Amino acid sequence: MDASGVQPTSRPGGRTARTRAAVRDATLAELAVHGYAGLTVEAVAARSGVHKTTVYRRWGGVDGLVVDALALADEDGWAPPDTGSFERDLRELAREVVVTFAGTPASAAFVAAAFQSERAAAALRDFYAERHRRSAAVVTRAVERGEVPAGTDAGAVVKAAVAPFYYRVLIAGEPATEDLADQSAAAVAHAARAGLYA
Amino acid sequence: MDASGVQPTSRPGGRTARTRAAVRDATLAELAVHGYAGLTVEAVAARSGVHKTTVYRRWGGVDGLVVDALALADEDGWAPPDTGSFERDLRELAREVVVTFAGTPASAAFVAAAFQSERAAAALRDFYAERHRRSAAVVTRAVERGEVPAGTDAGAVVKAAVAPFYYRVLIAGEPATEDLADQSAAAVAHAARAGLYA
DNA sequence: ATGCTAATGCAACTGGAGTCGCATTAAGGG
DNA sequence: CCCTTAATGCGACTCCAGTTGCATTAGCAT
Repeated sequence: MDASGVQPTSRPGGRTARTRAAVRDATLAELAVHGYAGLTVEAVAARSGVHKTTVYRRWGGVDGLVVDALALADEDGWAPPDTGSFERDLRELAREVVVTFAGTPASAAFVAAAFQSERAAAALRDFYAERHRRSAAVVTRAVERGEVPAGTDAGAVVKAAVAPFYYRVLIAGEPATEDLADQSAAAVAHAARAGLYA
Repeated sequence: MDASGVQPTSRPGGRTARTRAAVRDATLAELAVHGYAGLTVEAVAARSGVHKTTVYRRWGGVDGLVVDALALADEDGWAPPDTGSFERDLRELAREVVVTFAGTPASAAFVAAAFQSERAAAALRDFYAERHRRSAAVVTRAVERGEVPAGTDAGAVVKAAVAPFYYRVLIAGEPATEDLADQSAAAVAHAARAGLYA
C-alpha cells in the first residue's frame, strides 16, 4: 500500500517534492499550535505557500494531511531499547511514551484524527501494529535470557506496560510522569516473570 | 458545577423538560448511527422535532449535546464490583469495560468528542475522576482483607487493570476480549499483592 | 531547445454550519 | 382566569470549508 496516503505522482520531480515538503512542515507547525481540532486546510495552505486547491487535490482534506505526517513517523528507524535487562527495557519503552507525548504536540493529534476519519484510523492502526511488531523483540530477548517463560505473549506484555500512559494522557486527561513509567514497568515485568502473560 | 453542561433554566416546567429529553434521545440515536464525526445539530434537531436554533441556544453545539449525554451516565448509580476477592473484583472491572464498549456505541463518541472540544474534555475528565473515586473501594477492601499491602495506590491499580482495553479499542484499533480481561486482572493483582503499586 | 502534459494557481461558485431579529407559544404567579 | 416573560419557533442572513472549470507553470522526454 502507499504508506503516505498521498496520491502517487507520475512526475515526482523538484516542484512536486518541494510542495509536499512545504505542506508537511506546515501541517506539523499548525498541529503544534492549534492541535487537530484547529487544523484547517486553509491555514496549512497559507503557511506553506501552496494553494488550497492543490492541498485538497493531493491530500483530500485535513485527515490526509495527518495521515501523510504520520507516515513520516513510520519511516523513521525506530527500534526498541536493548539494555540487556527485561525490566529496564520495559521501563525505557514506557518512558519513551511519556517523553514523546510531552515533546511532540502532534502525537495526540494523530489519535484525535483517528476518531474523525477512517483513513487516519487505518494509518494509526498500521503505525501501532508496526511499533508492536518491533517492540516484540524486547520480550523475545527476555525469553532467550531466561528472564521470562517461553510462550509469553509479547504483544500483551508491551501493551500492558505502555497502555496506562495512553489512558492517562489521552482518555482520563491526567499527566503522566516518569515515576509512573518505572512503576508500570516493574509491575508488568513482575507478572511476566511469573508467567501470567503466557 | 452544573453537571449537565446545559444552561440551567428558571422555568423547568413541562415543555422545557420534554425538549431536553427529546434532544437527549435524538443525540444518543444519532451517535449510535453516525458516531461523533457524523453528529450534526441539524440532524438532532430534525430527529427530535426541536428547532435547530433552540438546540444551539441551549446546548451551544454538538459538543454540548455530548456533554449533556455524558452527564446522564454520570448520574447513574454505578458502583464497583464487590465479589469478596481482589482479583475477581479487578476481573469484573475489566470485563465491564469490554462489555460497555461492545454494547454502547456512544462510549467511543465521548472520547472522540473530548479530542475536539475542551468542554467535552472537561466533562470526560470529571466522569473518569468520579469512576476512579468509586473504584478505589475495590483496593480499599483488598487492603482491609490483607490481600494487598497498605499504602497501595488505588488509582494506579485500577488504571493499570483497565488501561489495556481503552488502549486496544480506542488507540490501537484492536478488538478486546474477556480473556484479556482475565489476563490483565491476574497480572495487576499479582503485582499489587507484591506491593509494586505502593 | 522545444513540445507535451502533469501539477499547480486562481477565482467563482456551492452547500451547510452557525447566528440574528422578531413572532409565537406556554409555564408559572397573581 | 389573565398577565408576564421564559422558552421556543421561524426564516433570512453570514461565513467558511470544500468544489469546479479554466489558465498558467514547470517536469520530463525527445
